[in-house]
Amino acid sequence: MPDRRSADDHDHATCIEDALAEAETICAERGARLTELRRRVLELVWTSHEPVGAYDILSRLGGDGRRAAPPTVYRALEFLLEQGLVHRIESLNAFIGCASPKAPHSGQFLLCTACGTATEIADAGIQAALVKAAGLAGFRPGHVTIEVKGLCRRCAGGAAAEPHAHAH
Amino acid sequence: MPDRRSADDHDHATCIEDALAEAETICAERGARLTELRRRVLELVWTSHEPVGAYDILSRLGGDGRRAAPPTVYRALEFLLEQGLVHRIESLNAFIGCASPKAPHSGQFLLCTACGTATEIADAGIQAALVKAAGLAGFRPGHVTIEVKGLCRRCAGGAAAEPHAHAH
DNA sequence: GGCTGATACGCTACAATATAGCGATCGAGG
DNA sequence: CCTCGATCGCTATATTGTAGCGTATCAGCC
Repeated sequence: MPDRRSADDHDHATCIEDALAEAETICAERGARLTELRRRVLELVWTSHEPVGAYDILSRLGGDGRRAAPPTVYRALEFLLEQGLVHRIESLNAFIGCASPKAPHSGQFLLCTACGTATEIADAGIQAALVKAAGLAGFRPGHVTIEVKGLCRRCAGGAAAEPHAHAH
Repeated sequence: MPDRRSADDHDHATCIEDALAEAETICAERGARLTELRRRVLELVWTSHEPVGAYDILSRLGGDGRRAAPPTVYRALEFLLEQGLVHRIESLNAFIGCASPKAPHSGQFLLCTACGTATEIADAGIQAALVKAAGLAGFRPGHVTIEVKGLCRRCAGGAAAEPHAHAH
């Protein structure tokens, strides 16, 4: 599978198209109704690789003919969350498209405080350490929130790797 | 050191007293001003081992003679966060006393969805896995948010350990 | 003691995020 | 066509968080 959602240099139009197409497939398989509204909200969430606030989505929805109010957006987001098509970033009160929606999961996010980009990772080591630690405490884990604020490779400059232009 | 903040059966009055005494010590060492208001807010945060909302604190502040408004509470909380005396639980928009405030750190929390109790852990394995994963992505980590929702030992029943009454 | 500058606080107003509830509409299946 | 449940539009309101400004308080200094 191409690394279409790496948040590095890429053709973002294709990135969005792929995400929407995958969402269509997944919903069709599950018998879930990806309505026009929900599809439009998902598209708006995928506008960039930065988490998007519900009210940002709301204001952009106003553009087309249909009217919109907060519940409209929140209900669509609730559906997308249930289907695992988007994640909620708790520390930002915002939403972002899921990088691999086929298998539902709790996301792990690297949030750059300089450029705002969110990168989803799925590190088995973190997951294993967390499950082990929870087990030691007799805790039965459900949804896990992991959000790391810091500087991404390009915003951190040459500290961790060669710098290169931000072309997103 | 006694495990005074284990969120298990314990004398919570002592628990609060210890937390306040430690806060006094820490602030004195740092030259930070733990004013009467800030001390009172910290005490209210420590009322239980469940995360407390800012407006809950606000309403309880009204009890004594002084009047209070949202900024009063948020400013006190901001101070306490800076000093590492409390943590913010992002997924609940709430606050909880820090279990080991001497060394500032990002907390790891086990949040029971049944009884509401938050347990702070400090697992080196999780931290290490996270730093390693961030490094692989060229990401320079700053503040880390780790919050696990699930069932604590007693609320999970006999699944992970012998059940016993909730006496907190 | 009295001055002074910085910090902390009280307060009003408002911004940002999220939900309750109700009626209208749509769509699949009989 | 009809019915029933899911979806949506809409108003109102709840919850969480900040801006900004004037006053009070405190530590350090003369």
